[in-house]
Amino acid sequence: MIKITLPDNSVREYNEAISGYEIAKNISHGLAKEVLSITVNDEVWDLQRPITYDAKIKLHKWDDEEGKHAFWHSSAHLMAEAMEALYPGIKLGIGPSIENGFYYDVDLGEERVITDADFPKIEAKMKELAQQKNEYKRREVAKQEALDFYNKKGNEYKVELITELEDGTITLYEQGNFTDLCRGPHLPSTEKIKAIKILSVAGAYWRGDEKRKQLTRVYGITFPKQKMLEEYLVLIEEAKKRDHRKIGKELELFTFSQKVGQGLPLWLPKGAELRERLENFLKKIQKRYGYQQVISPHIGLKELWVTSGHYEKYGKDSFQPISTPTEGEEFLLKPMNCPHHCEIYKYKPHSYKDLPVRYAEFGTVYRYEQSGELHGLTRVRGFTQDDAHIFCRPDQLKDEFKKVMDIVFIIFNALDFKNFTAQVSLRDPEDKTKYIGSDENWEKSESAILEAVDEKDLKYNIEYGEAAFYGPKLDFMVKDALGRQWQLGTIQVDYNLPERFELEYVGADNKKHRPVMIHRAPFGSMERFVAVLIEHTAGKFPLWLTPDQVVVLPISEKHNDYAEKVLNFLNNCDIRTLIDDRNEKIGKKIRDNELKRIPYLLIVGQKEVDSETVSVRVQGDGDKGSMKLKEFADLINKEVKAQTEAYKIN
RNA sequence: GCCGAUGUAGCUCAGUUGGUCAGAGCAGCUGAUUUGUAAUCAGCAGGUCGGGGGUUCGAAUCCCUCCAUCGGCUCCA
Repeated sequence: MIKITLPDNSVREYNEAISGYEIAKNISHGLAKEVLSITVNDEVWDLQRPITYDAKIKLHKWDDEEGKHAFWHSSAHLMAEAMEALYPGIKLGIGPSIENGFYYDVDLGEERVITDADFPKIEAKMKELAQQKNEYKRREVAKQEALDFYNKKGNEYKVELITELEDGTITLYEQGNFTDLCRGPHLPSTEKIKAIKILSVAGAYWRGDEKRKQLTRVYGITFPKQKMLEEYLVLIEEAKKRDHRKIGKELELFTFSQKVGQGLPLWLPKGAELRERLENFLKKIQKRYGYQQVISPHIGLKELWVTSGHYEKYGKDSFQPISTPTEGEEFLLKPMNCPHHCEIYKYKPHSYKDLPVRYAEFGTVYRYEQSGELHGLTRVRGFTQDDAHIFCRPDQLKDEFKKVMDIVFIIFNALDFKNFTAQVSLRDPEDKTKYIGSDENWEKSESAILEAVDEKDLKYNIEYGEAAFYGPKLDFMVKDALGRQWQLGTIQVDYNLPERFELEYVGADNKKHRPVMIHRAPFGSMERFVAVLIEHTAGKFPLWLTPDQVVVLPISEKHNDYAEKVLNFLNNCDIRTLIDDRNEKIGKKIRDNELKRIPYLLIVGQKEVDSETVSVRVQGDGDKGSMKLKEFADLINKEVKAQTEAYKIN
């Protein structure tokens, strides 16, 4: 008798071994049609694998990660089969499922390349193979058998993988004429794979090691329905339209210059205005939370970074020191603001009563990122952190953490990031030697973070081994309007710098104690945040933030004087207003300004002149009729107030 | 940094068996028009075809090299 416990704790009993697929069929035919994989006692299995003992199970459909994983992993095998058929003699590396789809790394051998032009061929072959409805068959094999199989094939990659596996745990999967070393799980058959798209091709090092051979990585995605593929492709198109590099150019927010250097953004007037508004917004919040603004220079003596330990760790891969005409003097461009802030902390002795001390600075830093790594505003070589360092007593850590989280929440709410989660990065429990600071301190701070996120009711996941060497951290991820995930703000505990800079405060016991330091940047960096904001809003920023709020469009030159009056009136009401008095037809002016994503367009002609009104048009939403000028100004101010008041932005 | 692709006017892009191939649209300027809710018409101007070197009678086009951008990999204090 085998007892199968379902997620709702109901129990089904079977007389003999039974597969996940049979269980699903038992429950309902509809379910059996949709189910893709099964979790058996915390292990994900193939549906057709017999369960021979009592188990807790969960059946996975497309909507579950586990279901998609099996689907895409099976698709990777299908693609490998197709590629083996099309390119005889290729050697397969690894081929996992990823967040959106799957890839396979292959060694094509000398003088063979795959380009975009080959994609249709691969897709067609995959479709042909999928339609054969081949079963994915799992087979447990002895290590020697697996080694023999791949040695005979001359595939050194698989041989290397197998060598590292333990005998008795090795499985092969077969479908059609294709065999692959694989842990599974897989779909019952290729039949379910209906819609196929090869997405891209790129190079990737074998096992991610840049000293080893570079393989060809082919990316693809598949779906159980053609319609789902089409929707996915639409989403990709939409993402392309929202690319911050494209919108940044269209809206004249920022640019790059080859002459200035790669990865060094130039903020244009509109972008600078937007950024400044964001900075002022955060400054105001920080003031409420007891932060003090400080300012520090862009360079510092090399010695500063030797003290902090960063020179040893990153010196070789950073911008190299700046030498002065006097021999022996070396300065570094600052890659971070912390050491400067530590020195600010040290300008006078601190009492335990003074803590926490919170120094904030929009500090511009320079990091030598590898050239291939640069990307728009999200990865640059010069950027401005919305940085602050909190120096506090160990017993204040949790409270300070919660306060920083409040600031992060205010920002996310004000900018309409409704969907966010956090990642708590803790020590690797297996190896505690690579971290600096006492066990006791680590335990205290890790539990402080965990208590803080619990008390703030934040959705989070824990990553062990992801902590920095100097302390645990909390990172915030937001989902944008297209469901893409971005990492923004960060809060990090640091035991290293207070030690290295010998920071102190005098306790109630009149003895010297070491403060704890918190690094935090709710935006992350101004560059990255603006990039994410652009992609989130598609360039349609909230009214309070957008560089230009209103544009006045006179019907003809005869109405320019009145338009000028409207312009001045609104600007006097602190409404950021432009005028478009070009000699163009009104339709043209509307089109151009709609494309500039200015939220309100005011059309003024003879009617409006006579009645002292404006005709209001909302960006993307058409004509709203006319109203008195004063009435319009009140409307705008009310809307801005509604957006800002909840967070006391202004 | 590595693999692959790309680089033509401010923007988007045509233009390769090497020979009126230096083009178009938008933006800009000038003029006409004086306009009522997403593109008025005409004219003008604008590029050492990413930089440098080479092959050739002749190079945007072929080769080498450097730079930058894009897609990945690796990396991200």
